[in-house]
Order: sequence, then structure tokens, then C-alpha cells
Amino acid sequence: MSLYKIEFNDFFTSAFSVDCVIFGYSEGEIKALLIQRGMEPFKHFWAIPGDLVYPNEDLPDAASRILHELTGLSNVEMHQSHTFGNPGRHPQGRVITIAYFALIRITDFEIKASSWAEKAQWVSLNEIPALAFDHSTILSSTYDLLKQKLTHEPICFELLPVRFTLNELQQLYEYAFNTIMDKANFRKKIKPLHLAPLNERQINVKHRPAKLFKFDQPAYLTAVQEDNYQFKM
Amino acid sequence: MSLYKIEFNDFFTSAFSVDCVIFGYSEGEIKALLIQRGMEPFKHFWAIPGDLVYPNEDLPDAASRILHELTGLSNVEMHQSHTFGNPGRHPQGRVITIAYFALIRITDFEIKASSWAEKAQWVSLNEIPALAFDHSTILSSTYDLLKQKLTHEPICFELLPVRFTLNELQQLYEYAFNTIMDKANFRKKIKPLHLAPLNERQINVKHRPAKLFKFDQPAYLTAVQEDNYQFKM
DNA sequence: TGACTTATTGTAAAAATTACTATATTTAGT
DNA sequence: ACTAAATATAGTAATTTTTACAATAAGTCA
Repeated sequence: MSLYKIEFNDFFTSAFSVDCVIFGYSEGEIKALLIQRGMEPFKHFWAIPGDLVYPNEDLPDAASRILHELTGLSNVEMHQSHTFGNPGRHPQGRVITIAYFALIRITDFEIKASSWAEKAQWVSLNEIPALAFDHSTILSSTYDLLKQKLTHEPICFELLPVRFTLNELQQLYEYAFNTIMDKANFRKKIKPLHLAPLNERQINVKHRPAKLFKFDQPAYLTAVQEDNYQFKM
Repeated sequence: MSLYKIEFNDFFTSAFSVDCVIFGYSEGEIKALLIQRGMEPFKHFWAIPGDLVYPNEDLPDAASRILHELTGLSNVEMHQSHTFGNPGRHPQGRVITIAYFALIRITDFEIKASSWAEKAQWVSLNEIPALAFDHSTILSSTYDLLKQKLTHEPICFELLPVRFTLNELQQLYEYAFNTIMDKANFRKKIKPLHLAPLNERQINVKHRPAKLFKFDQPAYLTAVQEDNYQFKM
């Protein structure tokens, strides 16, 4: 806290950014979409995609814009994570950043490295290199938040294909919580979860194909409303 | 998003504030410490205590400063809540605010209305008036977060007196989750919670006095470390 | 067809939760 | 000192949930 009086306008000398942790799931692993920065500071460093927020832009809009520029995806739900505001975190001035995260289906789109990124690449969470700024901290605390939300909100389905097998769902949870679960018991547990069986099965698989399911979001939403249901894993 | 190119420095025209929801518990109710604003905008409106963050101040420090100015308390843990950045939320410019919350023991101190507050007062959560800015939203979503954390982290003890009865603990949870619980079963549930019985009892009470307990934080912390224990209510 | 792999269902034991009863301890009043 | 009232505390049996494991069904591949 300064000793001299600060005028109101002296406060309007900071910027803020949105950093967007984009999680995907493939080959049994959760991955984050990282970019290699194309400009200073931290040029050539790997980083979480992010950008300064425009003066009249709302925060979730900025997060959606970043996701869109990188992936072409729109209408993806953005989840707010933590805010990081250490005075020294940005070498060029006071920039606080609000972290968001999005869950997407990796196979649904193609990455296009955007203006501020030389490269963009999916990186498995246990192979994350040193990142620019405080992005290592942002990524790990956002992953903690993701894991926490996985137990209370039906967001696992945002990572899986629209039609998935029960084993795929189980493997996602086993990866996230680093446990192995009994297959039979897992199926009992997820029974009240509003999964709708489809008249389809796996194909091109060298064993008995598993039935495909989808998440029945309308049923879930009415259960939440009417029966005070709460998703729980 | 603008059509013309914005220079880097054009971004440094925003300010940010910290709003600090201070929760307390007395007379069987959770209350928030509100202030009546002494300055424009929203002069005379009730609001959550908050302030602009100084250019070189870290966010948790700003939150602690606000708490200290209002209550004289230091060394209280600050929990980050959500960040609110709607472009129209502040009439005098782009100000995004990071909400924090603190849990304190109401009886431990006296409120002193500070420079920016005409009045400060504890208000029960079901008697909250219309608030300045988007503070109604901030308060209610922060209370949701508090309730969520009450089930996963041992923060209920920050609201209760250091020495408390099991009934007081139960009543706090009954209030927060709007249920009534069986007394005998509640006691079984909290057994693994690292409560340490004291050689003291209630006084000045017109019936059999209850035993007093305290939260055994050291035991809790080692259990978390060594046994992978997780607080759960 | 039969060997093999995985999906799916079933079942019984164990553990946790719930509802309820019984008992003990203290205060206040006669 | 005794009784009544209020609350703390312990106990118990029924119910539900979780867990561990076995059994069966349904496909693929040679």
C-alpha cells in the first residue's frame, strides 16, 4: 500500500487477460491444448492459449473467442477457474488473468494455430513442459478444479464422444482419479446417472462390441429440477 | 471485438477490485458483514466491502486489507470466490472484481466502519437488501461456494467459537443445508473428523451442560498427508 | 465349430446409514 | 433431598449402500 494518495484514475493502468485451458481426452489420457507463443514475452515458450480482454468484451466471450480462434469451435460451455493476479506475473505490466477451462471432444475438429501461436498441440497432462508466465500453476490448479467438478457435475460427457461405451466412461474416471474400479460395480453406480442406451454398438473391434450410450441431458435437467437430484460420482 | 487495431497500451485502461464477503455465524444464522457506502457511485447503498486493488498489491493481500480495515482482524484465511467482469457492472469504467470470502468468529472483535463505509452491520442471509453494483449476485454465488466447501473442507470451524459443542456444529450444518439431522447419527458421522474433546463444559446454561470440543487441526493435517484422509460431510 | 475376449448380470458378504430406543447427567424447583 | 424437566450420550436393530467376486451371455477370429 502506497504512502501517497492515489487518484482514482491511477487505478486504470492495468490490463487483464483470459487464459483458456482446453482439455481433451484421447487414447485413455486427458490432454491439454497448448500453444507455442509467437510473440514476446516468452516467445517460443509453450503456454496456455490466452489473450488480453478487449475493453468492451465480457469474460466468457473472451474465453470463447480464444477457443474459437484455435479450434473453430463455438457454443462450447466455458467454466470459470481461478484468477491469478500476482503483481510480478507479467513482465510488461500489471496483468491479472482469469482462467477458464473448456472440455471438448478431440476428434470433432482440427486445430488451426492462430495469429499469436506458432504451433498448437495436444499434450498429455503428465508430459507438460515448462510453461510461460505462471501457466504451470494455472494449469495444475485448473486440473484440480476439473477433477473436483467431475465428481459433482455431469461434465465427463463433454470429454467423451457423444456416443460412448460404459467402459470408456469408466476409464476416464479411472484416469482422472488414478484408481481402478470394479466393472460390475461401476455400472450399478452410474445407473441413476441418466444414461440412455442406444441401438448401436461398437464396430471394428476384435471382440464382442459394447453397447453405446449417450447422456440424456433433458432427463438429467428435469430430474435436477423436479426431484432435487444431484449428480454424484 | 473492435474492427480497428488496438494497441497494447490501450488495454491498460481498466481497474480491478476485490470484494470481500465476510461470513459470520451467530444466533443460529449465517450472516454477512455489509457496509453502507459512503461515496459515489451507489452512495448510501448497502454493499459487500471491497476496494480497488493497488497497483503493486497482490489479490489476497487486498482482500486481507479490506477485512482488517473493517474488523481489525489479521491472519484470517481468505478463500477466492468467482471473478465478475461484465463490461457494464461499474458505472465509472471497466472494473472487474475478484470476490473473496472470509469466515470469522463474530464475537471475537468489534466492527469499525472504515473510511469508505458509513455503517457496517451483520445481516442475516435471508434479510439481505438490494445491494450496490452486482453485489447481490456476488453474495449469492459466493454463499453457494461456501456451502459447497463446507462439505469438503473443515472450514465450519472458522465460523464457530474455538471451543464449541457438538450441537452447535450440528446446528450450523442444519442451517446451511436446510435440513434437520438426527442427533445421535450426527455424532457418529463426525467421529472421524478430528474433534478433540476438552475438559470443559458449557456454563450458565439451564440444563445439563454439553462437553466442549475443538478442531484438532494438527491431527487433521497429518491425516491428510499420511492417510490420504479427506474431510467429508 | 470352438477357443477366446469382453460385455453384462447376479449374488452374497461387508460396511455404512438410518430410525429409533434407552440411559445418564445436570439444573431448577419444591 | 427428592422430583421433574431438559439435554447429553450410548446402544441397537432394520435398512440401504457398497464391495468383492462368480457366473453367464454375446460377440470375434481362426
